[in-house]
Amino acid sequence: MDARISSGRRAADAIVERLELRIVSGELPDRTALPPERVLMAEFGASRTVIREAITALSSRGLIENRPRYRPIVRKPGFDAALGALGGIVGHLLGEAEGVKALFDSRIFLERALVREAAMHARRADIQALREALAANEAAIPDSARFYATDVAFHAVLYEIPRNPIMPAIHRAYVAWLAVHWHRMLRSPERNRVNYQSHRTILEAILERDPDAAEAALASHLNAAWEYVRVTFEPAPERTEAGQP
Amino acid sequence: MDARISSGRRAADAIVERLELRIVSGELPDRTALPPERVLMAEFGASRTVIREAITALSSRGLIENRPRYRPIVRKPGFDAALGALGGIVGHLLGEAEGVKALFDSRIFLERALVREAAMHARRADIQALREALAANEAAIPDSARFYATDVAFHAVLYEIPRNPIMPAIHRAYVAWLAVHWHRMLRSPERNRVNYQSHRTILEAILERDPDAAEAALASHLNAAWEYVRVTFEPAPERTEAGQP
DNA sequence: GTGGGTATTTTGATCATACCAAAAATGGCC
DNA sequence: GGCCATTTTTGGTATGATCAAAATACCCAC
Repeated sequence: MDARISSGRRAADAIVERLELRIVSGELPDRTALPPERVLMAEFGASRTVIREAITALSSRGLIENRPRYRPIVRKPGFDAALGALGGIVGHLLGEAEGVKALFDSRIFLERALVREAAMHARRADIQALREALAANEAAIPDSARFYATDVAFHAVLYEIPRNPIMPAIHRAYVAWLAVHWHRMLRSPERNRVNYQSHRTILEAILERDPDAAEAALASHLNAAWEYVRVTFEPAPERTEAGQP
Repeated sequence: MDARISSGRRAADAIVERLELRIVSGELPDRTALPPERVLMAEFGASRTVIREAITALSSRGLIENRPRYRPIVRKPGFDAALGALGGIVGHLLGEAEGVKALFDSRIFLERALVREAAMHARRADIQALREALAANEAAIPDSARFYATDVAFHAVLYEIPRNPIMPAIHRAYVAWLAVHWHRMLRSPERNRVNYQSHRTILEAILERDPDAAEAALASHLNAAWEYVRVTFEPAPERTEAGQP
């Protein structure tokens, strides 16, 4: 009478699969509540143990939003949800210097390509958005918190230009990863002004349709930024070489 | 005697947190097996229900690898694990044409940047690896399955060149996403030959240290490839406009 | 004693049942 | 019709049992 799976596959996996199907097929539309566990139990002929395991699995895969005491809600995820889930995992890497460095480098690498793209293919609306973002950026120089927001917004425009929904999602993910440590980052109006000037240089290169100059300006900008990010991930003062001489 | 959490937090969450700490702190070193459920049960004063829930949660977050009947193994995740988890989610987007297009476009975008990088900064060893990959690619032209493997390998070299561990992980993720549909993709020795020629053109541009030519060649190559990928994601013939005139 | 095969123990997977508390549904009151 | 008390539903957790596969201990032959 046992319906146990004796192969290398959990019983919950089969249920996950079937529920997945119902979600992507639209049988369980977005934002609707999942049937109660006891119903699913009868429906799939499994114990609540298995049903619950399947639900948590779906939840961790982003197909279901499962607040503690509430009915699980079907969520057809977008790229944001996907990258959000990724963020939780990558977060663990952020404790290790190498991981952060790799992450930040990947950002530099991507944004270098983005500014090239911008220099070559930015449309009138993109240019306009960049101009506005830069203006907001300048206006916020005295206020570091606001500057940070406008800084993020400026870069966000770059991610919009390729018109690929994945790009903004990636940007949001980067921002989310780094935001955790923002409060530990050094910041000051002087520093803000430097960053503003970098943004300005980048935009000028884009306006001149000079991808190489734009790429170089951005690389310089982000490599400088890295110095300020890096320190926040170096908790213990390993070497006091230039400490108090 | 009940240790039930009555707030908006599951009991499992606390355990997840504590186990997380043990993992990142190194108390539970990488690759070691987790203690048996019954031990953890006693240790945390929770029922197996909760322990198991915590374990599956850790597992879905990539901190633990748990094959069906084996002891869960601690895994300080790398970027591969992260992107692997992401893959499961993104997979759902692959059913929708827009999602696939966006994904493929992002790949083109990234690889364009990669070949530029290669043209500018490829080292002797990278060049050698590319040459070898190309040779293997040519040799495999008659055998489509083998050709596919060498095709992937050729592109993989490009992802190695920036020396950023995230890049190869991204590549593997792309490959995994697309591999699911490989059996539906059209393939033939003629097609293989065309692809081989594309690879050859790309490598030549890299050898000449000409990033623009390399980028153009790669874009052309992948845009052509997209045509072959696209059809596999268009199940129903929605419009027969150019069907049988 | 060592390799290989077998018996035993451990342990993960699943089921069944029960209870509690919070959420949701119900119904009656103003 | 809207608001509040009551009942029902439902998710969270606990306990105990069973089974099969994995891990381990054991044994035997060479």
